[in-house]
Amino acid sequence: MEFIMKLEEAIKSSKFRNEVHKAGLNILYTAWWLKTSMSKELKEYGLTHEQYNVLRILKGKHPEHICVKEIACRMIEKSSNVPRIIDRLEAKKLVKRTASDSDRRETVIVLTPAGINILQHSTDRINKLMDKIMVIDEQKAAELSQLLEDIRKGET
Amino acid sequence: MEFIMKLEEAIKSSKFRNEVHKAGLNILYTAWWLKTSMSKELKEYGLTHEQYNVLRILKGKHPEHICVKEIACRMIEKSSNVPRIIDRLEAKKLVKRTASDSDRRETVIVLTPAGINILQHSTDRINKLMDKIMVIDEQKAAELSQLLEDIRKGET
DNA sequence: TATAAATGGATGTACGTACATTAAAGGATA
DNA sequence: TATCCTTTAATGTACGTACATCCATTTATA
Repeated sequence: MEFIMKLEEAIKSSKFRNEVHKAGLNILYTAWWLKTSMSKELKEYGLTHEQYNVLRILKGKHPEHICVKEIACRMIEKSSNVPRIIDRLEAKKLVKRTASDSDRRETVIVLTPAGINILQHSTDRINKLMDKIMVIDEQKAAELSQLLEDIRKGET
Repeated sequence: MEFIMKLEEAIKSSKFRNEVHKAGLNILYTAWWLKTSMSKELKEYGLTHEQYNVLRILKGKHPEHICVKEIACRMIEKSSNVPRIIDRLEAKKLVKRTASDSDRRETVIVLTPAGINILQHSTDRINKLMDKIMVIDEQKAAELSQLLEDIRKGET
């Protein structure tokens, strides 16, 4: 599939209520584009974008064990069903589930060596991909982050 | 749920490879925030974000009939399974499916009066919501759109 | 015209989201 | 200690995504 640059071409529409409305659609479209590009790369490793996200979170604390709740609150998509994602990672033996000693309600997760290995390789690829497809200089990227943080300031 | 403003707080992480990487995560998080906010509003009308998107596309051509393919290429998320979304809209009698006369492979869709009605009311609400939560001036919104279109210029 | 190739849509499967419910364990209080 | 309330995961359901496959029809080509 080929990705079209201008929003108007991408969604075949050029009527927007105002620039804010257009920016909203642009955010949604760009997120889809980014997620799709990354997912295609991850497919070679048999990982989904969400599974990769969980592995990265585990890596951040490794070799500490970390509970499901803590993973959930670090996810980009807050309504992710983390136990389900872990089911699949566990089936592939990339993580290990254990009941917590300190609080037996908690399930505690840790990366396996296979998990560390696949994460290393896939992260290399994802980093290369991002460098290739997200062409913007550091200065502009920082401006972009600032504008996105501005736009989220409305009450919800 | 409460939405946290800064990305670092939202995903409890402050280590990014560079500003471009951070901007990428910011795009993904902002898109999730926006989609979630809109979905909550649409829930009152029994609509999902995607069903709403299809209704809007139909409205753009109303009272013309429009085929599934043409809806698909106007969707923000290009891999949307449009026939399935239409199944649900049809079950709620918000759209009508007919075999096309000119090309009998095509299925042609049109809004029902009920569909027009629900779309009118829900669009009012969505517009008010966007005005409330996306707080940024027109100038900055245009800059944001420009940066997003810049960032998508990488080959894919 | 007969046959092959391409197109449009429906359908199946694995996975994820959004949200409600359940079950087990912990904490608080009478 | 017995009872209630909260917390943490797991699980169920409806819906959507990503992708493959199937079927009917149209178009291209021999």
